[in-house]
Amino acid sequence: MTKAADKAYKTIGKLILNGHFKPGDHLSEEDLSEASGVSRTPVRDALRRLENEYFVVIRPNHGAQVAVWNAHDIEDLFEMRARLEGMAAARAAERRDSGDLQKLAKCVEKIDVIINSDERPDVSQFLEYNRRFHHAVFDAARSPRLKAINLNLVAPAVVARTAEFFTHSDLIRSNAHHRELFDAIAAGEAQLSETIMRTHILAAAHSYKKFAK
Amino acid sequence: MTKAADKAYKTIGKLILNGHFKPGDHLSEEDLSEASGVSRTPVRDALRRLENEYFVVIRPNHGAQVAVWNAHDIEDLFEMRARLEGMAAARAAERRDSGDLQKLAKCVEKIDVIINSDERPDVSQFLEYNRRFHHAVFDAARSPRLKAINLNLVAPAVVARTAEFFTHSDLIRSNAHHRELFDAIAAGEAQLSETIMRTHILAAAHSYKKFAK
DNA sequence: TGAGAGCTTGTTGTATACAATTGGATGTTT
DNA sequence: AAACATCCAATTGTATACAACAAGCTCTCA
Repeated sequence: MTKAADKAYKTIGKLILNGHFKPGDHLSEEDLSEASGVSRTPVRDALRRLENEYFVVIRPNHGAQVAVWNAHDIEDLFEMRARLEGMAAARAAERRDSGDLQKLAKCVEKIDVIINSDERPDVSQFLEYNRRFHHAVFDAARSPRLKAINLNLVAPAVVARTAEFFTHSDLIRSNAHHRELFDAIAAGEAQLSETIMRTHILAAAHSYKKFAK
Repeated sequence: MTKAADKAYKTIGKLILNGHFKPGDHLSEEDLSEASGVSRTPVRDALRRLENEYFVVIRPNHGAQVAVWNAHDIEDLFEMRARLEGMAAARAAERRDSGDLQKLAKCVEKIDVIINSDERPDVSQFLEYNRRFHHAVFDAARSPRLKAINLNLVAPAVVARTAEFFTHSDLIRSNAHHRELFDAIAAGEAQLSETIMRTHILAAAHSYKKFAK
């Protein structure tokens, strides 16, 4: 995706994450065009992309609106992630090379530093390296399809915010999972890797459900 | 999706399924525009949609080309389907109502008739009711996200053609799975439903791999 | 007064013109 | 002859103008 379309994509994404647009809100192409400083054409492109990431819903001749998530949807989303990322972890254990392992190890260490350096860890920094860790698992799995489909599951607003609900002990546990996962993938243990990843995702779901009322 | 964009989508899809465009072929927007009788704008729309269904790959400033699938990709695709449709079957067992069961039963019976009526069953008819059966399972699962993502996994050319490789005994076995699945879903047996669906998908993968060299 | 047809307005969908980018062709230089 | 820079043609990306459509309002008629 190129300059203008990407600009529109980022602008709209921020406006949704910000809370400027709330679930169910109608997204006028012209408003978004003005807000992002590009014409309607790339805005439409961006909306199609956001639709695939389940940020927005598009109805023909009715335009786009911010996706509404109910408890059912959220539970299914985490379960889908658990299954697909579990599969990715298993594949990663079978296909990873030393470069993959290096990247994974680096993320784990970095997150450790972020968590321990301060009483109130920087959540956005945690999120960034958490994201890199999970991407690295997908890269190690060597499956473009799997990666593409899963990024679409991770992008949505509901997941992007998950870690905001994490307590300090949640963060520690999360990275403990990462470390376990690294060991299992390094050892080539596909089944174990899958199970740990599944635990990791469902634990996140649990934290989310507990605090997001 | 509306008139023109839909027209472009169908035209391009046919040209790919036909074999007129082969994997790796470049898809010129202007050519497609001429072929489908609409302007480039809805063609671009259609290409974005086809990208999400893994029919084509789009590189910024380089346009679209028909997706190339290697053995790895295909294996991963079937495994992803096995996992997600397995999940759908489990959910369906928990959430289905009598209307869902009616639809499922009707598909099973219809396929039986199609298979047994002739020595050489009409594959396209089989495909149609097979499609309806799987859709009915997703409907019964009551998860729009799950349904949307899986339709994208089923649409690609590689899967759309799977049943063409089925022998007569494959068809019989396939519908035997459908019947087992119906019984399990009707009985509310989530685990069993999931396992049967998994078997069903992986058996199809096996037939595909055996004949698609 | 209420139901419904038809207009009116605002929004999305499509076509077309123009800008930007790419990759190859060409020509120059060492 | 090989390497490199520059230009050119073709293709995609973006902007804008116009067409089609949907929802709400008004006005008419029963």
